[in-house]
Amino acid sequence: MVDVETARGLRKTLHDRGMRMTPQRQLVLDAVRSLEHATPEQICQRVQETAPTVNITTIYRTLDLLDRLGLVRHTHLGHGAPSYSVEDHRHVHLVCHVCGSIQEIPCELLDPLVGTLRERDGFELDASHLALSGTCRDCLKQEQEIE
Amino acid sequence: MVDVETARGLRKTLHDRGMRMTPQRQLVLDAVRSLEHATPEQICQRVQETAPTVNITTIYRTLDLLDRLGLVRHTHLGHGAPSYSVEDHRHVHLVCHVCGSIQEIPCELLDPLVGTLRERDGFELDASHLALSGTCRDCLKQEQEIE
DNA sequence: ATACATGCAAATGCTTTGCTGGGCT
DNA sequence: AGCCCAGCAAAGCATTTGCATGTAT
Repeated sequence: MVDVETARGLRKTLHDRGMRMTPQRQLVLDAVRSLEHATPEQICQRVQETAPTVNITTIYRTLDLLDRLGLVRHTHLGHGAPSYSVEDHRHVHLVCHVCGSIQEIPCELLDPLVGTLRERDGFELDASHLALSGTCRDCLKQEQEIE
Repeated sequence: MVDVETARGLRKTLHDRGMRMTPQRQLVLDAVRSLEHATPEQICQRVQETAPTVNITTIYRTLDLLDRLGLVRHTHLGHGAPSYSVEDHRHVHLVCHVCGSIQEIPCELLDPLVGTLRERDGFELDASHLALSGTCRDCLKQEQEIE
């Protein structure tokens, strides 16, 4: 599934900065789009289904590039590798630091905070792939039982 | 600087779970307390000033333990190693995903969100060591200049 | 005696770097 | 020509695991 709009946008953005659109970059972006929350490793596998010779180094370099351009975002959910998604897949994760469980909530809940930070600090919070750490309902219950 | 209160509390908590209080654990907790935002590596160095034979493996295992007990928290600021602090050192980080810069803001700004999540999801958000990702003022300006 | 803790070395996982050659502009 | 880009191999850093030893209950 190739998103023509994004592809054009990317091509232009790259060109404006003296960079080039390449098949590899297209494939990485497509992979991130279709996978949602994929690690670099998983993205590499997907890309290699189409172009088996693409190296994981290229995946890393491209993800880094796309991230800086704002086309994809990465989030550190649990411990291991970060998780990449396209910018318009919007939601917030609640990560429990006790059991590691993850639940998603709508990112509209952060709208007030986004406004506050924009005014206060000139900081444009990216609420689309946030990982919020805390204690989930179940672990809270367990803690109380031990006390 | 040994915090006697925390030390006693830790001893009891550990004992309740069939674990033991050891010099190593005490030293790690003290190091995290005094350093604020230290990587496991830095914590290890501090601990080794007192007890040179303590292995970094023990640092990792102890940090993991203290984290699960809620006595310390770790945050993934930029890319590298996570940063550990004691639970009561409260503030929120704004991490710019473009340039990597980090600024701190008071965590009271998150109080409304904490309340929302508590009611909505039974999730106890730990606002004390949050890393919020977005674009900082300077990088926003640069983006606009390119367009 | 048993279960928990630590040290050490090796393994693992994830990511970056240096270098080379190929392709655009 | 000069710059951008991808592939490959190697290095790098952070963290985990296995195992033997030590220590408290």
